[in-house]
Amino acid sequence: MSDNLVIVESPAKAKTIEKFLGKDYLVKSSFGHIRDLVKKGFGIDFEHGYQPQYVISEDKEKIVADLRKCSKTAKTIWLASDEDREGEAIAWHLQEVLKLAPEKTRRIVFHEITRDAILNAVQHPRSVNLDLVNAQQARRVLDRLVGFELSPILWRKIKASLSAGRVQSVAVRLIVDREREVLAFSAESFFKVAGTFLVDKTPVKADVSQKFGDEKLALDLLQKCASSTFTVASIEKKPAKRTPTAPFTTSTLQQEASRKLGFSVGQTMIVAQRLYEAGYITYMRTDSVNLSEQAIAAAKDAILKIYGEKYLHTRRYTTKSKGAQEAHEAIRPSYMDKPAIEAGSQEKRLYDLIWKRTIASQMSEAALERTVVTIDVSGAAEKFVASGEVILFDGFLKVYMESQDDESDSDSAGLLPPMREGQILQASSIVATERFTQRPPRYTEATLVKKLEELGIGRPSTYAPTISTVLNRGYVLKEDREGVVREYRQHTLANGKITEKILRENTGAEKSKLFPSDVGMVVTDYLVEHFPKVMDFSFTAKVEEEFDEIAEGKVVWNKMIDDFYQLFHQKVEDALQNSQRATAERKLGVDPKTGKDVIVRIGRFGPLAQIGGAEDDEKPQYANLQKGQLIENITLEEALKLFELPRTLGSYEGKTVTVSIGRFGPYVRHDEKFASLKRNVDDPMTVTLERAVELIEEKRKQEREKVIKTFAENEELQVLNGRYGPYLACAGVNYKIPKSAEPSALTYKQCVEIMEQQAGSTPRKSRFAKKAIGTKSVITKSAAAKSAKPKSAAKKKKS
DNA sequence: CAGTGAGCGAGCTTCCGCTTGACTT
Repeated sequence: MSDNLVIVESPAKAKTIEKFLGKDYLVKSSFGHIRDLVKKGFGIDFEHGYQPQYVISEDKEKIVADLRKCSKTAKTIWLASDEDREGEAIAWHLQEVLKLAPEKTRRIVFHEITRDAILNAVQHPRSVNLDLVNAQQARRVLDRLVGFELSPILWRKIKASLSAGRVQSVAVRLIVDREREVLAFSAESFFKVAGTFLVDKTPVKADVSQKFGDEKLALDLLQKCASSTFTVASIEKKPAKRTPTAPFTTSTLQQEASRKLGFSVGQTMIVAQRLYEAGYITYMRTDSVNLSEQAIAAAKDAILKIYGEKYLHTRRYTTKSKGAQEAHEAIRPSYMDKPAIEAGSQEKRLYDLIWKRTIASQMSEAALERTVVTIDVSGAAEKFVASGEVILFDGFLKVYMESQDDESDSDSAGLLPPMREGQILQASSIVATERFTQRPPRYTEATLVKKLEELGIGRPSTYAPTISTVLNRGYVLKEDREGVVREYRQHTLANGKITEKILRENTGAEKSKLFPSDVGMVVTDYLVEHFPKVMDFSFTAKVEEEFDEIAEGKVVWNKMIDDFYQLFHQKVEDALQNSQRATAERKLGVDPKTGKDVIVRIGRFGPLAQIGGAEDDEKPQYANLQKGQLIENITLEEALKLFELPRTLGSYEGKTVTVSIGRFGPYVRHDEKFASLKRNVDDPMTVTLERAVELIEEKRKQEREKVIKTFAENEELQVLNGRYGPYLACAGVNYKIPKSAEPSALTYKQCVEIMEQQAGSTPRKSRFAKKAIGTKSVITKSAAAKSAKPKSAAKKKKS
């Protein structure tokens, strides 16, 4: 038995450290926190200074039992959890739960998993820092108080099972606020003038920098150009440099993986976790951009070997993000001399990104030369400007270039042909094009994470789960939207003549963007009205300052909590007693057919439009709002249209055929059966009986082909053809057919064997697949995992 | 799978941060 027991948070870390310490040390993992507040109720003793009531988490009982056993026989127990607030608390909980005697217990910390760092840590033990632990307890208690006081108000005032919290409610608010900015935005048009000039037959593009709010003024300039000469007035060359960005943190990794690989935030973390467990990368939940000495040295070796000395420039980066606790290194490859790994394709791609970013961070800056050529127009005051950029030395750009969120048209031109001052240029064409101001961009998962990090809200371990929470609650929807076609004008001066064209472009298309739901908006409005302090974007930053003071021993933790809670609880009582139920009801106008009011509101099952009130003698008519519609901005016309469905198309085989829109989109109904309309092909408003019959027959054919095989021995057992190919179904349970077997040739005996083999696997307990509440669509795990190609769809297409 | 929309009012829901696990139709 080992004399020493070392406890760390992560099992992968335990494995590595064990190698460094040798066999006198047994290294175990706590798998994160081992205790939490009791699940039911507040878990806080209000009578006794907000004393937290802890219980060992169900999934940690086995782990704790094992640690208890090991700690009994060990002479010294080393608590090596992370060096941050949460890590300190984990150490303290271990000490309490395992009843560790102070003389046997040592608290150690290290920021990098290297032999030196660990041996050094063992040389410098300390005891658990109770001030830091108290800061964590304050954080935990505050979050419980906010969450468990606010959520029940929402159940009573808006809808059951809703939730609110310090982090999630502000995340939703960001999306709601942004959507309102988008809705309030109206694009303004202006004109940009650009010319193509010939320099020894080489075309060079040059722009007039000002915008013309008035079309006439742009045309004016074109007319003047028609009779002008163009002279190179000045050529300015300026050296420029570009420096590499810092190594990855969780947040920047999520952003780049989203931009470059099209990964969702959750997907990035799953893939990174696999890389970490395989030993390819360092820990993936970190807010630090710091690299260890050893890592920098290894990067140096790799750069020298692959790119040569010219490309080497080692640096230290400092973390700027608010509230960073820097318990770990930046995310980097474990071995810098490994530019590629053998793994799945997602793992390979993410690793490639991490390797390049890390290596680039220790490479030379790139040297550029920017050339700006100004071209005078003899008959006008405006000037054309051509700019070019050449890379004199590529430096880190050889390896890696960070992407931008807004895919603004990159007008970074390359090399300009040689010109001299005073040179007269021929214009081959001068074009005035109508452009439009751009609305604020909607958030993607990754840009939301970026914003949250900027505000100091949430932690590396919670960014992905927070997004899952707001999606699963139905506050936020991740959707694609089709754009609309917009016309724009263009005047072209060529060969002395000005011609006009009207062009069309697609604008406003969105791909995997975050939209608020109606419920998300109502909840946000309600919380902002009654709890402005908690909903303030700086609330977390402010309480973090107080937590810091607790950690420094300047403030007593339960005093801070009491100061907050006294006021907060008063507002809670006030809201419960004095606020109205929030339904977001809005009157749109009057239905011309019945003369009754048309309203929209949130009903028991989500947002709806309603004609007539409950006080009428006739029952009101109801219709669900459709995907993409919001109570906030739906018009009377749009609402009235909703009542045109269901539509009766006629009859087929003596039974009525109707068309409507249901939970899963538009469908045709006939003889108690349903057939979906084809997306992007059929429109429920215009679909004909003939087409409907086609869809019904198609569905029937599918049904006929659904059953591949049945068995006399057991009528419940069937081989079926499903969405994912053939499978086995029996008594409501589905089984996978092994790839080796031919589905149509399966015998009864073989089927029974398959079922027996798979009987052991329990049905999956889904943490992510919770049903969405109050939304018009259901978010599934697979939808979130589907990789979207970045950029392509959102880009505007000119035609 | 494709509905519902009122009112009895039981018994339930809910937070944030640490960590992985066992699921695949």
